[in-house]
Amino acid sequence: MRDVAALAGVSVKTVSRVVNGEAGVREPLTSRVQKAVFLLDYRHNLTASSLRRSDGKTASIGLLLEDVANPFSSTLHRAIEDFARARATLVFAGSSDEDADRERELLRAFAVRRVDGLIIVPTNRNQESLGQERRLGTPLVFVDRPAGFANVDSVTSDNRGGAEDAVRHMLERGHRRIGFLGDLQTITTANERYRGYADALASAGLALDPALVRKSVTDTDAADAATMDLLASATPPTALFTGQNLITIGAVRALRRLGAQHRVALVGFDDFTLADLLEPAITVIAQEVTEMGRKAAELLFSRLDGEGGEAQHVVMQTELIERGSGEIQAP
Amino acid sequence: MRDVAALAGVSVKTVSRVVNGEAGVREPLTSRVQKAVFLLDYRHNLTASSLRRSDGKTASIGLLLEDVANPFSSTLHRAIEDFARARATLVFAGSSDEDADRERELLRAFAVRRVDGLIIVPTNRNQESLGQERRLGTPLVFVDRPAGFANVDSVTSDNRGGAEDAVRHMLERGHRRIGFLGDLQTITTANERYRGYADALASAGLALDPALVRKSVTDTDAADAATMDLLASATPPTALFTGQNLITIGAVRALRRLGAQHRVALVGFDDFTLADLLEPAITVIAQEVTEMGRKAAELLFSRLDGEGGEAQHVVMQTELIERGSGEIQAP
DNA sequence: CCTCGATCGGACAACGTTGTCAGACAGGTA
DNA sequence: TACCTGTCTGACAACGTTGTCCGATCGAGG
Repeated sequence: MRDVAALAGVSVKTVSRVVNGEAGVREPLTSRVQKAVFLLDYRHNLTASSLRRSDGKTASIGLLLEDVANPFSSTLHRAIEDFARARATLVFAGSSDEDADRERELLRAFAVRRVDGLIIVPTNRNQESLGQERRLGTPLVFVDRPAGFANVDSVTSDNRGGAEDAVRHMLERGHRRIGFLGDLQTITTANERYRGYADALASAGLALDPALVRKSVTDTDAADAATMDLLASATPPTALFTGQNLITIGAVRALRRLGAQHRVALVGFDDFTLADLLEPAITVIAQEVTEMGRKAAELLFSRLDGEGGEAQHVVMQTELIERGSGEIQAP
Repeated sequence: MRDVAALAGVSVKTVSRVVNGEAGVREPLTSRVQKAVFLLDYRHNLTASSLRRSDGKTASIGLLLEDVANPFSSTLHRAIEDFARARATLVFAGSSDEDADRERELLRAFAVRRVDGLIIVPTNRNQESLGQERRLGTPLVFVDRPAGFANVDSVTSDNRGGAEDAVRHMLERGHRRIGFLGDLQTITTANERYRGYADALASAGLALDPALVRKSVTDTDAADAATMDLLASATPPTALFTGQNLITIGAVRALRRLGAQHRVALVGFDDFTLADLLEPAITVIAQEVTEMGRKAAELLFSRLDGEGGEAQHVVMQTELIERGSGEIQAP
C-alpha cells in the first residue's frame, strides 16, 4: 500500500480511501491511484483491514457439516455459499463425521480465524463447546438437528411428520406389518423419525411389534443385513420404512437379492439421485435441502446485521414423492 | 491478550509464548497463564497473529471447484480437507459454475484473504487472472484439467486413455457403430475423451462416422434428447459411449424409455452411486477422485514447505468397471 | 485583494499479535 | 564479595490497514 501511495504520489490514507470506495477523493487522484494499484498488482489485505476496522468483520463464516462429500451436506453447502456470495462472504466448510472431538476441533479452528458466524449441523451432544462459542458472541444457526439450547436459531425438517406420512402411505395400501430401519437413536433426527413411525401405527390402532424394528443401522451394509434378517423371519414385514439414504440403498440391495423388490413396499426418508431409475422406482420423503440452507444463511446474516429478538425455529415441511416402491399393495 | 496478561500478572509477550507453546517459560507462570486463558475464555486471534508473524501464513487455502454440490467436486473437497486438517489448515471452497467471471471473483476473494495456496479446477480459458495469482507467489495446483501454463503443478486423469478403453471394450464385443455423447469441447477433459473415442476407432481400422457424434451435450435432458435422436436414425448405433456422469444418466433414461437398455451397450465416463443397482447395471470408467484430491493437496503443501523444482504433472490411471451395460454383445 | 466556508489530503495512532533485544535474576566460580 | 554465565521475562516496535482529526487548498463573495 505504501508502494502504491508512493507511485501515485499520495498518502497511504488516500489509497485506502480509493480502495474502499470512500467519498472524498477527486478525479485526478482516483484514477492515478487505480493505475498504480494495477501496475503494482496490489491486493487489498482483508485480514489487516478487518483487524483495524471498527466492526472487525472478516467476511467469512464457518460451516460445520457431517461430511462435505455427502449429498445432503454438499447441497446445504451450495445453498449457503450462494447466499453468502451476495454478501461478499466466503465459507469455511469442515466435516465432523459425527465425531464430537472433530467438531470441537473445527469450532476452535473457526473461532481463532474469527469467522463472523457459524452454521452447524450439530453432533449428538457436544453442547459445552457450542455454548462457549455463543458466549463469545458469534452468531450461530443450527441446521437439520434441533438446537440443544432453545435460544439458538435453527432450521429443521419435520422429521416426525414426514415419517408418519411415509408409514401412513403404506398403511393405506393395506400393509399391517411394516418394518423400521433407522440410524443410531442418539441422532435426534433418527429418533424423531422413529417416533413418526410409532405415531402412524398408533393412529391406525396397530400395536408396535419390536421384532420389526431395527434401530442402530448406520450404513448400507448394516441396512442390507438387517433387511435380510427381517425378511427371513417367520412372519416377515410386507413393507419397510427406511430412515435415511444409505439405509434405503442397503434395503434396495437386499430386496433385489431376495427378488422381493416388487413384493415388499418401501418408502425411504431423503430423496436421492436415480431413485427414479431403479426398478421399481423408490418412493421417498424428500426434504427441501436447498431451501433449508438458504433459510439458515438468511437467519445467520440477519443476526449479523444486528437483528435481535427471540431465537427462530424454522421447520420445513417434507414431501412424499410417489415413484412405485411405496405404492405396492399388501398381499 | 492484555487482559490475560493482567490477570496472570505477566507481560503480554509471556502470554504469547505460552499460547504458542514456545520454550522459555517456567512452570509457575505457564499454568498461571493457562488458567487466566481459561477463566477469560480467551481465543487466540489467528488473523492478527499471521499479520505479524514472519511467515505470514493464514493456515487456510482456497479451493475453486465447479460446484461444491456435485459428487466429483465434493469428493475432491473432502480428500483435500482431510489432508489439510493434518496441517491445521482450513479450506475455503467456492463454486465457479464454469463461469470465468465467477472464477475471477472467487480468486480475488481468496487473494484478499491471503490464503496460503490454491487448488483449482480451472474453467475453460481464464488464464490471465490465474497468472496474476502466480505472480503474487501463491502456490497453485490444477486438478482435473491440465494447466494452461506448463509450469504449474497439476493432477489429472488419463481421460484420453480411459475413453479409449471404454470404446475398445465395446469394439471387442462386436460393436461397429458406437455413438459418442460428450460435453462442450471447450472443456479440455471433454475434448480428451473425444480424442480417446476417435483413437480407439482408428486403432480398430474403423472410420469415424460424424452422424454418431454429439459434441455439445451439457446436461441430462440434452443427453436424453440426443440419445433419442441417435437411435431414431436409419442406421442407429448399437453402443454408446457417454463422456460424463449427467450424460450417462440422460442416456440411461432415454434407453429405458425406448426399452433398449438391454439391447444397446453403454459405457459411461465417471462412476456414480447406484450405477450397480440399475437394470442393467452400468459399466463405467472410474476416476480415482479421492486420490486425485489427496495428491493435489500433497503437491500444494510440499510447495508451501518451500519445495522448489520443476512443476509436476500427475496423471492418474482410470479403471473400467464391468457391470453389465458395457458387456452387451453386438447384435 | 482579502476572508470565509466547504472540501479534500495526510500525519498519527491503534487493531492484536510476535520478533528483537536488553534487562533481571539465580546460581556457580574465583 | 565480586563477577560471570545462562535462563527467563518484558518493553518496544512493527505487520498492513483504517478511524480521527487537523491543516491545507480552492472557489466564491465582498
